[in-house]
Amino acid sequence: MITMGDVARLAGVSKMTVSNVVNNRAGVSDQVRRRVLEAIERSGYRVNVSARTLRSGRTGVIGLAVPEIDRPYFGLLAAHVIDQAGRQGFHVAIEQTGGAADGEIDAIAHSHTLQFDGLILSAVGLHPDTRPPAETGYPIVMLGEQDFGGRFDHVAMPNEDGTRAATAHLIARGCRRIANVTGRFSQGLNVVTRRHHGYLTALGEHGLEADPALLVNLGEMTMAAGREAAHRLADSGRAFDGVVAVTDTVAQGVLRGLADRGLRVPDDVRLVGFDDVPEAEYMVPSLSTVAPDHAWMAARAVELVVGRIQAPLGPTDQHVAPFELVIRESTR
Amino acid sequence: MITMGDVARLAGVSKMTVSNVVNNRAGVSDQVRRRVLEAIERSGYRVNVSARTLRSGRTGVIGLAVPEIDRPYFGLLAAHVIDQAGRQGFHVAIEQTGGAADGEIDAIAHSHTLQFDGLILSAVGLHPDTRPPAETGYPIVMLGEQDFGGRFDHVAMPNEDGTRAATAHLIARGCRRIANVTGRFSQGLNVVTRRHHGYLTALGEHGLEADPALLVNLGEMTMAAGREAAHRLADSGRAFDGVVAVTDTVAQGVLRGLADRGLRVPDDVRLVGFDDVPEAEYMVPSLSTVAPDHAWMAARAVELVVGRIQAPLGPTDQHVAPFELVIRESTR
DNA sequence: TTGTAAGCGTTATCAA
DNA sequence: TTGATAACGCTTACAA
Repeated sequence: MITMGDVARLAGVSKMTVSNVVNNRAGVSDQVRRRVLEAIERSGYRVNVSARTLRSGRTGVIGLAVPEIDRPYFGLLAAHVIDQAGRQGFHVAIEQTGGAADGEIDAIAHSHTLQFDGLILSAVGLHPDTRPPAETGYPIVMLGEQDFGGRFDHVAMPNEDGTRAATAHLIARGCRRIANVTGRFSQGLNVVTRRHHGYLTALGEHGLEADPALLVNLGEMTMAAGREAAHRLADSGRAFDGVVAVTDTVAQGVLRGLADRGLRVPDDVRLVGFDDVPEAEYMVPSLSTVAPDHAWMAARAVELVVGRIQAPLGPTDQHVAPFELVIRESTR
Repeated sequence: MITMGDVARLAGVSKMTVSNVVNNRAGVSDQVRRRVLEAIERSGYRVNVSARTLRSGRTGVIGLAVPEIDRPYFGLLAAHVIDQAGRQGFHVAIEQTGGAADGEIDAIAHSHTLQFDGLILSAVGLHPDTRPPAETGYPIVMLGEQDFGGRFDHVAMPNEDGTRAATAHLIARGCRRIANVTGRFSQGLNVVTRRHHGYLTALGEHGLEADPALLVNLGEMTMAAGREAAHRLADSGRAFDGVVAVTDTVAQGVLRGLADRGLRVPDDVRLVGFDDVPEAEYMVPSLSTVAPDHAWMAARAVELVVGRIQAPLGPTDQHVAPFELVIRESTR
């Protein structure tokens, strides 16, 4: 392994000068800088990140904890976060939490071990009252879903407004018996309750009553669960002409489940999702959905962690992503 | 920050004994071990990975370089790799290469900086003649696609056999004019040429001729490109009753493109993909596809890197993943 | 503008 | 079975 000492000897300077060149610090004459750069080139030297980290206390790595990286939405998110972090000179290590509170707490504890400089946590299972482990020593930014009442920096989804707009759109299209396929209600405000609330608000604003028979609470927010929800709705005998799904992934399952029962979208039932995953545009029929600005969210989250890494203190920041309602075939 | 020294003082032993306990090394009396563990618990001590790495030369991190983490197939792959690596006590850092040779070479060079213990590279753009940078100093395992003629450890897809089976299945279903929607042919053996070859082999084995008008070479293997391919086929006026798509992602685009032109699957055209991404089962109609054993591949790849990390030398290993042909609605 | 010295937290080595 | 000592490669603080 080639060290700074080797380069220093080769260039005929001290280790410190090499360090200054490597880190682009001022106060090195052009001539010496050139000589050092040449020695680096010639020797194929690369800094030893561990040594730098040990000494400086910074790793240059941001952790990103997501439930499962193979769900389209989190893949999308990760891609954006990796891009944005790269722009700021950080690398990203991904943790899979499994969406359980356990895994998410592990991620917080683990990042300690891994010595991230900061953690972006896309929490879904964590209880809203959770407090950050007192001595984490690095900033945590919450991304997307769960709301922790201002105790963390937070980049939130437009959960309520988005679902409200989606529901209002179904109503404008003539739907009157609109189902809501969503997750399990747990205490506190979270993605599920907020989106459900947006649905209720829209119904209320248009003088419609929510029929409890048209509410499906899923244990998991997966395609498989969405499919079953559609089966349950179709088999219940209750009339329905619209479905508001809590996520695009669930919506894809619903779409499939409706097809299983011979219900046509949008002729018999109109369907709207949430997230605008890349697949939405390619489903048959293509899926209308709430499209939060994912790049914006990732940029904001990275900006927040990086900001905190540089200046840890100060009041927490709360952002809500802008969104657009994308209208496709499923609500034509 | 709490260090080993702190724990040592707390437990009334030396740093070295703490180190031995932390690393589960033999030769520590039960009594002392218990005392140290308790001190660790009480103080909330966590090892400093940078210091350990600096001293031991190992980072405990495996790099995974994929084109884009938001494509379903790579998300699936990453999830498996993260799982498997975790089982062996490694963490995974994901690099996005963008599928360009540049990015892939960057990933190799970068992992140097990042000090991975090893790299799993899912290369698609890299030229088959590429040699590993001579002084990488850590093992590289190729996963999935490109073939490098035995110069790297390699876990390959059943590209040729899988596509051959898929094509034979279409023929058995009565298809006679089968299109192949695939990527751009570049020199050497790669995922595209191998899969195309499997298609040709199956046609030949059943006495069918390949019609060049039914071959579509896509610049990108995306949903958007698949959709356009379907448009081109439908608009060409050439009859076709089956499509072999190079990946499920492309197949999803084809499915969408056929729907755009009012062609029904499987009634007018039968369609088969490759990969068995989670979405395949939920498409409308659900997609028949070649299902390589992804968990097996990830396990093998991790096993290979970890093996090389422990014993760097010896002849390279070549594996081909087992597969299954999953028959769904798109070829009923 | 450049160099020297010390030490970050861990583990390998060897001695007790 | 346990402990003292010396690195690992780098950067902070300060001296020249």
